[in-house]
Amino acid sequence: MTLPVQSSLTPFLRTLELRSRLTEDERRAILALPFHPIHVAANQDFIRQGDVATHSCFVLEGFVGTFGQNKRGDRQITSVFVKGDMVDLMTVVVPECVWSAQALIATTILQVPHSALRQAAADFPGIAEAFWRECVINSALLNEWVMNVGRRDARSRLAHLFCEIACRSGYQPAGAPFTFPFPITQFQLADMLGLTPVHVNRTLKGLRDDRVVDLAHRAVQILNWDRLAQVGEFDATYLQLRGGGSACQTPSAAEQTQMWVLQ
Amino acid sequence: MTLPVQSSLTPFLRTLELRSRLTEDERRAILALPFHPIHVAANQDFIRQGDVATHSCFVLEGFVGTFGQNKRGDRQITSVFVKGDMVDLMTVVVPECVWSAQALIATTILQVPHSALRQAAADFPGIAEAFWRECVINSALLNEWVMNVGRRDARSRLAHLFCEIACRSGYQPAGAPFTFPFPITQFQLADMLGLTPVHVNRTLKGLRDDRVVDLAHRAVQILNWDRLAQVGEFDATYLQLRGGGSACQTPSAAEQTQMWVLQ
DNA sequence: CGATTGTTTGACGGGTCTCAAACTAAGTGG
DNA sequence: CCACTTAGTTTGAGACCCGTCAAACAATCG
Repeated sequence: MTLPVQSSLTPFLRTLELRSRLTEDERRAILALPFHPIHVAANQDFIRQGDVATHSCFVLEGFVGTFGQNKRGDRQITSVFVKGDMVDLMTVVVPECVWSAQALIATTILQVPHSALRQAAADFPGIAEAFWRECVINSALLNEWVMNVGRRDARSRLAHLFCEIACRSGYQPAGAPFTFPFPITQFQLADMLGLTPVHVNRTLKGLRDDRVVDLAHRAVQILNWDRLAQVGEFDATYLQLRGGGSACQTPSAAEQTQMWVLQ
Repeated sequence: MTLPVQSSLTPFLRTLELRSRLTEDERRAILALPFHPIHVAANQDFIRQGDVATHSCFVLEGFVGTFGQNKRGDRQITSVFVKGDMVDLMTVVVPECVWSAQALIATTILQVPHSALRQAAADFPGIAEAFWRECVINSALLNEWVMNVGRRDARSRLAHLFCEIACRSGYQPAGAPFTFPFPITQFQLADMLGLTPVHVNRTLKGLRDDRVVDLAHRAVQILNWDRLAQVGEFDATYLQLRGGGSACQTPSAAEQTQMWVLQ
């Protein structure tokens, strides 16, 4: 009785295990979840505000953003999701969508039926808890997003976003400069940060001129991680990325506490 | 075997039942939770960033805000909690606090031990699900808060906040003007909205002069709900306040869908 | 009644927005 | 592989929303 070696949901399992401990049975149950893959073109909405979800969307490849709009049509992206993230696990318990989701680049989504997710959560308390925990970590990200948009200027906002994306994408900031793919336009960045594209461009120029970070050719080039983190006031604790995935931080204090709630 | 008629946790049960259906046994288990009451003075922090929580904090009376600070010391309040809310139910599954919490006015908190909350969730799937759902709804509020701070001007932000607080406090906007207690200073409002106290004051004056809303003597006076909701682009759907508590919206589509996940 | 906290108003400066246009990179079809 | 088209980036000039600093005023509390 070994785990299936290959499954498209392996990255989902890996994400869950960044923050939750699962038994062998639970791992198997995750990998055995049914799914339906779909391809979503860049700039295409695949969840619309008001939809009642019947499945959750896992990002196998690509970038996804959830957003709302004001009456002028200005868009605010409230969360971004990278490879390995489940966009809307929360719809399992609150199926009515109060935001829209869009593929920021060409993206592959695996739709996992709520019925199967519910069954897995019902059968395995550890899975229910892991799902709950993922939702809570999502809200920690939102919390930081509010901080970013509410109380930091354009330069800090950009720096903070780059730091967060680097860590969440699994890149390990070391002393040396490094590069990671980030095929996001300045328009999309503006929508994430509550700024205008023009101002994003100028601020980006400032960071480039100061040799902190550069965005070009669909990639972010971290020139000086320490200064970037300083400018963005970045502390990775809130990402809760203990475990093997990324080592942006020291092991969290929570690690020593009871992790198993539902049993 | 009837429910205890009186318990300090009755309002907690009422909040849960706004969005989740509980069995008789589950209701009893909620009311039987142990707790320890504390009084927190205005402007006093009772959770500090970095704390590892061992209990969750229920607001029996008062106002609470969670916040972060940037290096200049500017504070951003990311969520507010009113009578009947659990401030940090999420710490049951992620005990490390990534924000601080402060009483915005003199407040009575009931501390409920994580061990008891865990036991209740483990014993009753319906409770586990209700807790999970509360966390998800919290993140929906955060989502809207990002929208507010990111893509609305000062006037809209204020209007939106007043609408949200009115609905969450259980006031039922009708055609006629109405008043509800809101003992929050303009400094605190500024920290919620990502503005300065001076600008909050001027914006408040604008709304007062236009006979939309007034804030004075620790109370909000809604002069024209329709215009307020229009200015704030307010749609109460995201509050998920179906059920008896408040009727800011029509019954949600989610109401017809399966509500029981973990059984 | 005095002390403290919170509100209101003014003058000025700055960060960000708006509008507009030139420039560059990426994608397409012949 | 080259024109062509489209999408995205860069830069400039001016305006506006909001921030900053400062001081007077009002409300609350002991």
